[in-house]
Amino acid sequence: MENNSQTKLSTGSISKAIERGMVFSDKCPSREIFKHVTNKWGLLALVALLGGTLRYSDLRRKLQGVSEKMLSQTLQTLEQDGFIIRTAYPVIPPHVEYSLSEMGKEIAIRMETLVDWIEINLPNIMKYKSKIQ
Amino acid sequence: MENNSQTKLSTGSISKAIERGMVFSDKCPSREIFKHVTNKWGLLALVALLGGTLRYSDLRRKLQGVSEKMLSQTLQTLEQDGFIIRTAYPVIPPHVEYSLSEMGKEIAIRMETLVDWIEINLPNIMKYKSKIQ
DNA sequence: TTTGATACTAACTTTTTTGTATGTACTTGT
DNA sequence: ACAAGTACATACAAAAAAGTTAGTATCAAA
Repeated sequence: MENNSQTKLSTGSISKAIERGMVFSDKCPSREIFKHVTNKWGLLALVALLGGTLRYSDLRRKLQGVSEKMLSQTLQTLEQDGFIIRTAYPVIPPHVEYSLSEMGKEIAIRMETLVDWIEINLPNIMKYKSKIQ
Repeated sequence: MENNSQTKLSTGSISKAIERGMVFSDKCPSREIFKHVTNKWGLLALVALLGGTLRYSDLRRKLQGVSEKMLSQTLQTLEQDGFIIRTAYPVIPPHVEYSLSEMGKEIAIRMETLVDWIEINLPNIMKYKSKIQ
């Protein structure tokens, strides 16, 4: 009764050794990581940090509409995943900087690719949607 | 009181004409599209269909754990976005096929890139997470 | 002395997403 | 007669995500 049948898709873009399909199974931890980087604030934080180090308050201003709670939460999960590096300077008032790790950069540029594609194609998508109502 | 200040990130990967930042503003419709393709079942449907046309019942089997409601819903939103093409044959019992449109293929391969990266790097990510607890 | 800036946390509520259970329509097989 | 397979829809419930509000600590400036 296990659900780990892995149909081979053979799209050729992943090494044969992995044979994707883990992602098709429910409890695969990659889904969690995927969620962390694709959710609204996670995505924006990663893309924002592609432009370089920012401190907490910078991110608050940049990610318009983010609450302090959501920003903290987002940064913490991405830090725990190893995508974001947090550097706290022990001064008063507090000074905390956030930047992308190497892994963070790698995933962020892939996210950016997706976002760019959507932004560029948005007019076509919207046009299509309006046509079919 | 409008929130459309667009800080230029100059990551160089999007055409200057667009100057990203729309995605940073809350009501940007690209966020909706993004959600449709990055949510659990949307992602899996797109990647599954990269392997070729599938009918409803095939997708049900492939996307293990998906309910009929969630599958219908997912396929409908992706169809409305213009990523998936639905072809119904007027026979009994019903026969409906789903495939990717050209736009669907373009976005699906980008999604696949992301998923592949995560799957390949998952061991490192997990190792990192276990180290920092 | 009150306010403001910094970077948060904690409790709680609202909203959104996801899932479950059931129903529909039509035909073939038993 | 009745279950099975097909591709859905609809009402409802559960779970998860997101947002709100208030509070913490410390110092400096007004």
